[in-house]
Amino acid sequence: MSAEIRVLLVDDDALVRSGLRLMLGGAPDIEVVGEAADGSEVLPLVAQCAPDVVLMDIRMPTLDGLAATEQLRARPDAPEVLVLTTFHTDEHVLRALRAGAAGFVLKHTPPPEIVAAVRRVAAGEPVLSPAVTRQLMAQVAGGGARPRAAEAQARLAALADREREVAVAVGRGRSNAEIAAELFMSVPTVKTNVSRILAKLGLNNRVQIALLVHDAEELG
Amino acid sequence: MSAEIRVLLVDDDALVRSGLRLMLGGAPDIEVVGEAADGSEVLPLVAQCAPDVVLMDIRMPTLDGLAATEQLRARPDAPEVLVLTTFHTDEHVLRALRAGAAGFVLKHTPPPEIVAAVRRVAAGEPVLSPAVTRQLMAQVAGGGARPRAAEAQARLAALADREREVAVAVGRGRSNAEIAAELFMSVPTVKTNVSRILAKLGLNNRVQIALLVHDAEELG
DNA sequence: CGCACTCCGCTACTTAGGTCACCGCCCCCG
DNA sequence: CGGGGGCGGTGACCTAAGTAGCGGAGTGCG
Repeated sequence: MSAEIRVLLVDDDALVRSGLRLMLGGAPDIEVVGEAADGSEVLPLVAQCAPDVVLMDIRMPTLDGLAATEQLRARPDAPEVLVLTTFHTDEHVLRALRAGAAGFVLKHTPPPEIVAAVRRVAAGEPVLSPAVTRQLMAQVAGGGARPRAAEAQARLAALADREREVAVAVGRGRSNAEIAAELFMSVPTVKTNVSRILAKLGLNNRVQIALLVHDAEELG
Repeated sequence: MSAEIRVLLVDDDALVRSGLRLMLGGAPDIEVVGEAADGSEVLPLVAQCAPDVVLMDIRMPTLDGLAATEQLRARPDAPEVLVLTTFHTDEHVLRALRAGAAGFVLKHTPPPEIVAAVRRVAAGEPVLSPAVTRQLMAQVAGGGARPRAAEAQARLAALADREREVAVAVGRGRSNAEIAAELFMSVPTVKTNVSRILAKLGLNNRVQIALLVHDAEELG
């Protein structure tokens, strides 16, 4: 934990880069080991400079920061990526996190906090600006999927073993004939099972079974 | 922004409460205006003390902190809730955020940060412990639903307007007759539409349409 | 033992789903 | 202007899905 934190700056604006360089230069434990003005330069530069943290802008000419992050994080022992940008649409945030960014900080954040963010990311901690945190919270809170999923699982639990197998197959979009083959029973038997499932769950047709199964499987 | 921050402590452990009281008492801008040992005491106490922030434990005897938060946040101009707990399963975190908690902080957090968290929550900022942030990030990033959803939407875009309407109805589990009624067309027409959809999307039966539509709708 | 019950399977029948062939419409392009 | 080509609609036809009813195997219980 005593070595310096090696940082690579990626931003198409030279002014922003020099500003960051200044801001980070003030910290004795941080060293800026390189700069890139476009996402396409990132991969080679990372190989060359071996940074611990990449400070990544999103909006850049040929290859944007999100794509660059995706490429970067796809390879083994990649450095941590701290996205630093002005834009934070849901799209951007989600893609960044999905790509494996360790943090997402807005540019208008006061300098000392940006420095702190770099340190935290280097230490393996996640860092999000409050506005981004709020988005994330809204995202998971809003996605009312969970209660549905839980309830769906509960309802499916009421089925007999064989019935559940059939239900799952229906949920995969299989026809009765396919299910019969898969589960080694006759087509008529599949039908009876489907009927029983419908009755037990109070549904009208196999599509509703499929949707229910699908819900139940959402995030197991 | 100059008034004191009025805080209500909710924790079944008297020791924890006195610890928090001590910790928050040190801050000149914070005043502890009440304590509760169980979720069931929260609502009346809030009415009485009018706190700005409720520091809420989860695990409590009769009514747990999550349920209490749900009740509390359901009413108008409720105070902000900062969940302060040792446990942070996905379940807990999600329920808390869904219930409208403004923050989720772990008890092993160093005291100064807890104090800071109270201030931020009072100011309307969200606050999450790093571990919780990480969970949230994993949640949204991991929910590999997105690529599927995006692709599903793309495929659905290939359909004509009327066809898409039918597809959506199929996705709701409707029968052809129901769809006909809803969309003011004859049953045969619904069927042709379904057929056309199947052909365009390369599917075999309506269940698969339903699943595709369902996927496409996942987090719009 | 005999009873009730649930699970699992089958047959025989009805209804909903899906395919085909065809039509009118509108718009765009040669 | 005249003919594709996508779109929206219909009816006849066939196959798959769903219903009703029955029987046997296993379980649990008085």
